[in-house]
Amino acid sequence: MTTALDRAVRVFRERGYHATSIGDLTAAMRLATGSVYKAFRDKHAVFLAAFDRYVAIRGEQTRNAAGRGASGRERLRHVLLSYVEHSQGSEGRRGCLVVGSAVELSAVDPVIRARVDAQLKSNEDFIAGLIREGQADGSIPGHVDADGTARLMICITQGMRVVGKARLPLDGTSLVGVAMKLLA
Amino acid sequence: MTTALDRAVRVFRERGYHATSIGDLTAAMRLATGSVYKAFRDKHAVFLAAFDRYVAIRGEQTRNAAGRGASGRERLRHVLLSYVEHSQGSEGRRGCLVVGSAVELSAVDPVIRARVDAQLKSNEDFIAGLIREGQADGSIPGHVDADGTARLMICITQGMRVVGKARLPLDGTSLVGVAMKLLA
DNA sequence: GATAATAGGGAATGATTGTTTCCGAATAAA
DNA sequence: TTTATTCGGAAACAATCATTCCCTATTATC
Repeated sequence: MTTALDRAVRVFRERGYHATSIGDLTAAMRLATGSVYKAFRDKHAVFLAAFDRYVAIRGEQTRNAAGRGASGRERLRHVLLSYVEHSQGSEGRRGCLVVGSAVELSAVDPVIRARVDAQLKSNEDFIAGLIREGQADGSIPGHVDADGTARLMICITQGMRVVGKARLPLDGTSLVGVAMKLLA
Repeated sequence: MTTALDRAVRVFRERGYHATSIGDLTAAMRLATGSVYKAFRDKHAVFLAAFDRYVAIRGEQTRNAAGRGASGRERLRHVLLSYVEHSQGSEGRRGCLVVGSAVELSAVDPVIRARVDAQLKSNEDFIAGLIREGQADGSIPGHVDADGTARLMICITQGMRVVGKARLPLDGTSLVGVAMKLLA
C-alpha cells in the first residue's frame, strides 16, 4: 500500500492535483478504480495521504543532510545543498508537492492550506534552529537575525523548486556559496 | 477587450489553469461562452493572452520600482521591496501567473514552458544588469558575482510568491534588509 | 433607408471527469 | 470441502467540462 502511495506521490508531483485524473492515478498506482475508492474516501483523501507521505520523506532527507555537518553553519550549508540537488534535473522537474499545493490549492482549499502553512512553518523553525545552533557553537556571528534569515531562506528554497521546475540549471556550489553570505 | 483580459488574468491567478472552468472565465470576463470562443481559439489561447498581459504589467511595475532608486544598489533594493509588496496580502494571495504556470503547466506544456523560461531569464538579466550598474557606480563591491547573485535573487523573488500565496506574513524591510547582505 | 456583416449571447453537444456499484477471485475460517 | 470475507476489476452512473452552433442585435455600407 505504501508503495502504491509512493506512486501516487510521483503522479501528483508531476501533474498537480486537477490535471491528475483517477485514470492517471490508477495507472500509476497499479490499482483499479474500485480499489482506490476502497482504500480512500475520494481523490482528495488520496492527495492528502500523498502529501503527508511526501512531507515525511522530505523531512527525513533534509534531517539527514543536516546530519552531514559538524557545526551549525555546516549543517545549514548541507541543508541548502540538499535543496539545490532536489530542485535540479529530473527530480526537480518532478516538482515539490508543498510548492505545488501552495500554488494550486491553498487559495481554495482550507485543509490543504493548513498543511502547507504548517509545513512551511516547520521548515522555517528547523532552519532558525540551525542558525541558533551555529551561534551557540560560534560558527555563525551572534548579530545575525535568526528569524528574518530563516524566513528569507524559506523563500530561497521554495523559489529553487519553482526555478527547477522550469528546467533552469542550478549550480549548487555557486548558489549556496552566495547564500552563505547571509550568515556573515 | 483588454479589460476583459484583465479579469481573465485575475481568475487564472487565483485558481490556476485547470481549476478555472470556462464558466468561471465567462463569469469573470462578463462575456458569454460564444463571445469568448469568438475572441480566442480555445481556453489555452485565453490563458496565453492572459499570461502575456500579466507579464507586461508586472514588467512595467518592477521597472517603475527600479526607477525609484538613484544608485544601482538602491534600484535593486526597490525592486526587491516591490516584490515583497506584491507577494503580500490580498495581492499575494492572488498569486503570480509565472509561478503558477511554472508549477502547474511547465512540465506538460512546452509552449507555456518556453514563456516561463523566457520570463525567468529576462528577470534574471534585469537583476544582473542592476548589479553591474551598481558595481559601475560604486554602490556595490566589484567582487560580487553578478550572475550567481542574480540567480539566487530570482529564487528569492519566486519563493516569496509561493510563501505569500500560503498567507505567511512577509516583513518587507526585514526581509530585504537581510537579502541586501548578498551585495556585501 | 435597406441590407450586409459582424459581434455578442445562450442553448445544445460530445467527451471526460469523479464516483458508485456490482461481480468475480482469492484467502481464511469452520 | 464449504462457507464467509476481504480484496481487486470493470462496467455504469451522474455531473461537469470544453467546444460548437445558431440566433439576435448592432453597426457599417451602399
